[in-house]
Amino acid sequence: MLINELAKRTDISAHTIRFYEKSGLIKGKQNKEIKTNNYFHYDEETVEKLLLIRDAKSIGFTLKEINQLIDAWYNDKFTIKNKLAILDKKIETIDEKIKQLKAMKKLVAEFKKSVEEEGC
Amino acid sequence: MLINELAKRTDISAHTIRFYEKSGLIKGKQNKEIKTNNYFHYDEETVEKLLLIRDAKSIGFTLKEINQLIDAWYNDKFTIKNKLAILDKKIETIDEKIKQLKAMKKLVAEFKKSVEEEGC
DNA sequence: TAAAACCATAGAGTATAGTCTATGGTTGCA
DNA sequence: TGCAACCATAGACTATACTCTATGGTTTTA
Repeated sequence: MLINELAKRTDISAHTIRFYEKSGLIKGKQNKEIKTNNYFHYDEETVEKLLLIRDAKSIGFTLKEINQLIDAWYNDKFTIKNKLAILDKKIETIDEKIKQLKAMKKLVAEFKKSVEEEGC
Repeated sequence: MLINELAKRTDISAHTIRFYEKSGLIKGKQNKEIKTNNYFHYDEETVEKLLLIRDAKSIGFTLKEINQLIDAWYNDKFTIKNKLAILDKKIETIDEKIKQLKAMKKLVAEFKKSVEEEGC
């Protein structure tokens, strides 16, 4: 599929998709047999990747971190051992984030309680 | 206390503290009786605020969002009802983030499982 | 076949969150 | 009193992650 379809499928703008392409997060294929244009073609895997990027971003991962995750998942330049190490580290990071969020929730809840008491 | 002591207490650089001051997140007091200098003086509340900023940032809140939180907590321009509404919204946001993190953790764990199986 | 819709690249612009440098004044201690 | 250590402001610079504009070529469709 071409970039516009990919944009519609993922709800990510063509601009942003090109930015991700340039940043090395995704890779479209340019058909060398077609000499009239240099359009990029994208597959289903790219759709998956973009959805992963969107989700990972929403929980605070940077594009750099997401790139590592994508590499661990899709790239064959890593050994299985390396991949597992990267994934384990990500899981650890996520656990840490959850822990911090829970602490912050508790703090905000305490704030709230004292505001409520202030009102009596 | 002056800015350097505040920086040491919070482990946040004087540069960044000035940036937060300029952004309206914290407010030092300049003693108008002293005419030889215009040094800012900070109190314990500012220490608290800076620690809150650090924690909230680490879980992905923007300075804008943190500013709202600080307002709800320290500022008297809001009614109690307003404060509670802001705090409730923050708690909701935190819950949403926790939910997304758990989903991402599950996804990464599944990734990991399939990488492990790949190795057999 | 001409206009609308699409594609690419290059590069400028924006927002967020700092980080650093330059400059010049102030305080405190030997 | 001189000098190190501190303080303030202004503004330049950086990184991240887009977002938009300009330009020019291609494909589709009425």
